Amino acid sequence: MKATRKSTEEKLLLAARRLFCRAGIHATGITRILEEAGVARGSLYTHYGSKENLLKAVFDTEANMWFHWFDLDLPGLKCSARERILALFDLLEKWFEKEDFFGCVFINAVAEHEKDSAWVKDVAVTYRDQIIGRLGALVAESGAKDPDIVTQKLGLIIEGAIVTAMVTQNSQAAHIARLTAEDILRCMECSPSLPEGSASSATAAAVESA
Amino acid sequence: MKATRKSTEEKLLLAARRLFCRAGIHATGITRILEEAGVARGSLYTHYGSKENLLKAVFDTEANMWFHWFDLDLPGLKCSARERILALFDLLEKWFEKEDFFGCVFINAVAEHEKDSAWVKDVAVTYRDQIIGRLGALVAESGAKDPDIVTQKLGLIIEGAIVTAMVTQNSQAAHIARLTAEDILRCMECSPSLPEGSASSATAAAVESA
DNA sequence: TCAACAATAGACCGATCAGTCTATTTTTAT
DNA sequence: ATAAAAATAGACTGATCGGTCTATTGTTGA
Repeated sequence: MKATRKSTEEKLLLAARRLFCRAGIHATGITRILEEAGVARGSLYTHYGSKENLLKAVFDTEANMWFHWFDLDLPGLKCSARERILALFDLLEKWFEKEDFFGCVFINAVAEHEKDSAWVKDVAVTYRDQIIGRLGALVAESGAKDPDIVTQKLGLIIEGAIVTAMVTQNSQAAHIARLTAEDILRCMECSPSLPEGSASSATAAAVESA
Repeated sequence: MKATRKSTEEKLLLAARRLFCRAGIHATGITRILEEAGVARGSLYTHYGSKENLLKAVFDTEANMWFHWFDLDLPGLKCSARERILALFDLLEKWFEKEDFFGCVFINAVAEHEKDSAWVKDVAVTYRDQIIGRLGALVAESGAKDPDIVTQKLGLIIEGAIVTAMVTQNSQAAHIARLTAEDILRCMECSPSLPEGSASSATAAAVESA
């Protein structure tokens, strides 16, 4: 644990990350970031140049959190791939429990920016692909029969847990997600579709006519 | 199918809903809504009084979409509760496939507004509770052993599907969510925790020390 | 000690925002 | 046909925003 004084850059980054998630990016003015960081107005522009670049830097730190989980924390557990997948949800729970957790900055940023041809969405999707890729490697290592589907299922419940935790402000979402992950893993080697067979397409057709 | 001319109120509501989701609420100026709706500036304020009230009206329409699904579309299928639960994901898929789907206005609004003591979050949570309540009734009707947990699992993957579809712009998320729902329902009557038993707490303890 | 640099406070700018207002035209109901 | 109501275009306001600039104060290394 280094006792080095927090640099001006770090102070800005932490305040921005916190405020962007807690109050929204557009709703957060430069002045508020500077107040919370305890930094002068000019320093923001010497270090980052613009609010947009500061947001990019916040994206990087959030991505690094995920990469740290997948590349350092989980491999350090030295247990089976299946157990490491489940341990990911314990990491999520610890994240949700932080007093300054207010959702995922990628998801929140995409939500409040243009969905067509905006750099925000492109960066978010790029990082998402890298995270899902690491998750996929874990799933493949676990010996799943259909690793791609399992990975997509797990990715979906991770995003669901993040949003549920953000909206309900309850870290229990991680536990529910873990239970769901256990269901997915338990069904991993079973038949890929429902035993009832034709029921799936029957309801789909009925909905189509609604 | 009524051929009644769209009222000024409706035109504003539709344009606002579309733009709030596609470009974000803060990023969408009044002027842009008026242009897209083809409505004069003053009319917005005679009908809604403020941008905030317009957002509230958009919330109502989105909630009514969900209520229509649960109270009219799904009961109209006249099939088992289990099949109606799965049919919900087909409705989701149809929603995601719409050319003007850009996420859920509740989730997006919460993402870009203050998370502490803001009316936006309160309204979103209230509507969410009503929707989850209807989902819970469906789960209870299906005879689940632990209906509350199953409901939370299903609610989580619904939110996950919405966010995944928003970020990836791919309606396939609904299909993945349906497959996951099938896993949940299949495990519904099995043992509530992993057969491996102590593995769960073992990884949790290991993560705790990370 | 002193020069080079980093950080500070805060005035300032142009742009944009939500919202108001007026004067005019269109629609509606009788 | 006509009066009342609704919708229109667009100028306008005060506030806020991101970003720039200047003058001053600490800080650091030789």
